[in-house]
Amino acid sequence: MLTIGEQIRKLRVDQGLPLRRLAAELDIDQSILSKIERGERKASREQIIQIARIFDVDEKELLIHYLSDRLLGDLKGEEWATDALKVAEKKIRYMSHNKNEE
Amino acid sequence: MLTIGEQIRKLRVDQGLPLRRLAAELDIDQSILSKIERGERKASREQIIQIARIFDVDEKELLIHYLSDRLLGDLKGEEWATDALKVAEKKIRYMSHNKNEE
DNA sequence: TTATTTTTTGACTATTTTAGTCCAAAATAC
DNA sequence: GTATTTTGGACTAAAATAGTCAAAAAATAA
Repeated sequence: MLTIGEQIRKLRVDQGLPLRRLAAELDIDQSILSKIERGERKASREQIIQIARIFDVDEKELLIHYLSDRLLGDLKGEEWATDALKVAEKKIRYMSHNKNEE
Repeated sequence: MLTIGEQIRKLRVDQGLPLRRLAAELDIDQSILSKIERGERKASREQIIQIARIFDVDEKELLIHYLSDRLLGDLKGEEWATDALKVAEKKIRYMSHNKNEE
């Protein structure tokens, strides 16, 4: 089970692409990309989309991986993280059910 | 189904307590509390805990309500919000399973 | 081994977000 | 219609975020 950063690194290394080159494509400094891959910084939503394009992987899958990692980051250290996730799901279900009502 | 802000307002109004008084207890300006109750600002974790104490409601329940609302806020507008929540749950299960391994 | 390339680290800066104050206007209650 | 309560908005301070740059460290190739 890889983090989104590890996943990005894997995609990059599997292509034998140096940080410097991918960073250039993303128009950021290589040091930032290094930090993103090691989870020391967060990628932006847009960067994830660019990465999906560059490596021709499914954008939806990568975004879900990215978003779920961010959720976990927000819940880090929270005793009731699992409960909060379950309640969030319940709320989202409830909301989509009542989509068109006030 | 109330938002955390609406829930706070309900607790307060049910006691006939004015914004000004609760705000004073929380040591913030009344206008901020007004905004928190209407979802225009976010409460801090600490404020939620204080509110649970002040109204003698279950801290765990209120925190879960608070955290889940924040998760939903982070996912607002995301097409794959539900998927991201599910994947986050899966990851958290996986992580707690492998708690003691590297 | 030495030279080269790649990656990591850290000091620094700029921008954005967040949390707040303060006070006046609007709404509500009496 | 006056009191009180609530809301809105202009403003400020502090914290989080995202980045540059350059040099050290690590890995790779000759």
